[in-house]
Amino acid sequence: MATGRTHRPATRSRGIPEATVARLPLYLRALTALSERSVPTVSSEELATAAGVNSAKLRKDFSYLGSYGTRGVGYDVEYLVYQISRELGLTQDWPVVIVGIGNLGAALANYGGFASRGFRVAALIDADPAMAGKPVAGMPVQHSDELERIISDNGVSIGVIATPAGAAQQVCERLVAAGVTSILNFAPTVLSVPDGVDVRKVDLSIELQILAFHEQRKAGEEAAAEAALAAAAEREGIAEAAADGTAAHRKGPDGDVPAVMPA
Amino acid sequence: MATGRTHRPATRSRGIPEATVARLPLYLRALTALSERSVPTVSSEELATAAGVNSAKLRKDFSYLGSYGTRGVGYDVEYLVYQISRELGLTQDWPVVIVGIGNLGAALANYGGFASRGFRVAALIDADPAMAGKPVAGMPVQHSDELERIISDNGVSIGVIATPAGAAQQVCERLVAAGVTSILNFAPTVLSVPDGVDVRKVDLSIELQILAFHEQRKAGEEAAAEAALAAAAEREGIAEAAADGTAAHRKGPDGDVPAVMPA
DNA sequence: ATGTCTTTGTGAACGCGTGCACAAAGATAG
DNA sequence: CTATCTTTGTGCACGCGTTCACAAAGACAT
Repeated sequence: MATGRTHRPATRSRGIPEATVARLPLYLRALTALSERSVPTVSSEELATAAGVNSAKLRKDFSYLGSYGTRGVGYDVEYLVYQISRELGLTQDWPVVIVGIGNLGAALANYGGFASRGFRVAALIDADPAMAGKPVAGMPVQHSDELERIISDNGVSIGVIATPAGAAQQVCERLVAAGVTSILNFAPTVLSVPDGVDVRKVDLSIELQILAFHEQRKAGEEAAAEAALAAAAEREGIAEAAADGTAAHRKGPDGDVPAVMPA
Repeated sequence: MATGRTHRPATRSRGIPEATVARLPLYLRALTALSERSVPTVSSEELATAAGVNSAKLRKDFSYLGSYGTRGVGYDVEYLVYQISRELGLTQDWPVVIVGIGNLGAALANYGGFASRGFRVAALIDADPAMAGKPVAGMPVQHSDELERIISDNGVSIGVIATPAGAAQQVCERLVAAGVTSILNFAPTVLSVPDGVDVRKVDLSIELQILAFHEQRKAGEEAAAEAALAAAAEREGIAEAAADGTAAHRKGPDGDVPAVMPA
């Protein structure tokens, strides 16, 4: 999921595996919810279910951060919130710019999840002069001519690209040249960036396509199951049929059409 | 990245690894671009760079689909587009509902990438009665009372949840009960679903937090490098200083502030 | 037909991530 | 203080995914 050829070889950043880093925000969210309910401690089991992972995995993840639990009791919620926040770098303020204020960019600007965790939208930038000055999420949109100045004035190191695909690479280059070293890309393009710049990609249509694949497979399996049933029904009297799963494949009255999908 | 406890144990769907499936849409996009430029064939090398992956990986991925290339020449673009589309199930029409027409839902409804590939937005659904009838992306928003009817009338099997976190689980349950078996979740919650239902999650703030982690680490490394340099400069004359990296930690005029991060 | 050159397809090795299962650690009760 | 019970932290094994490196396959020239 990460990016198009970014992320150093096999990033084990400082002993913390990439897969673990990707789960820390999940734990943090679950912990924050517990904290708001004033729950003092949680067991790995409870927290794991709340975060939607397996408890062994959670414990191993935490073991990379240090030993913050108490055996026989569990983890101190507040303390863990602090440790994870610090590890993720959320105890400091991250100014962020959003480039491309179309439907998606506006949605992002309004998204509460950003501001809630150390992220501050420093500016909204769009190439359309007609957008300039328009307020979006209580903040005036600025023209992309200002991009370099905004980034340097605010010390922005994280940029969000929500432009059309055609503009993304160019915007990316300007961001990087101006000093941005982390990019969250919503445009459906592979960005190429110099070493040292991180890119993460969020692609809506890709996610849907993956779902479609599984959906299709489910439909196919159903059909296969039905076919297997039919074949089984038809087979009575033929005792020496192969007992293993291959029976489902070489099924049917004639031919060897695989039940799953036409080749 | 996938979901909150969905996806069967280690889904090797029909010999096609999950990781490969996740890349197919990438290849498809690159191939479509080539197709539009009427390029007849591509080598694995060219296509790999276009898709932002390594060519060996690409070839192995394609090998799971069958042998669609010609040695010494490469892959036929059109043929490959067709094969991948078919494998992903994009040759058929997938009606989709979007639930929760806030900023994000509207952005999704307007997102061209959906319609372009077999996906058809069958309905926009929102719980707010004031939204009902309002046109978004040229389509009237319908009230959530209609949810079950819409799904069954249109044979919808894929649902997109773009509601606030609090409503997501309930919406999810209604979708599943009505027959939806694949869900794309944009709400920042762990959805729990029965077996046989696929959930994929897209979480904007999580991606940002992962970036923040790497950003912080970069800053830390820079600081460490500077500290090491400073230490080296300061060390001239003191020949017996420890030669290993620990020098960077016990640095500075006084105190022992670790250069990387306060423990 | 033969040889050369290009590019695919894949066997094999390696490394990361996951999950099991258990020993160590601490709480708690008697 | 001892015993018991809970829950963490982790060694270990296994499987998936990635990458290398090369043989097989075909195109193309002669």
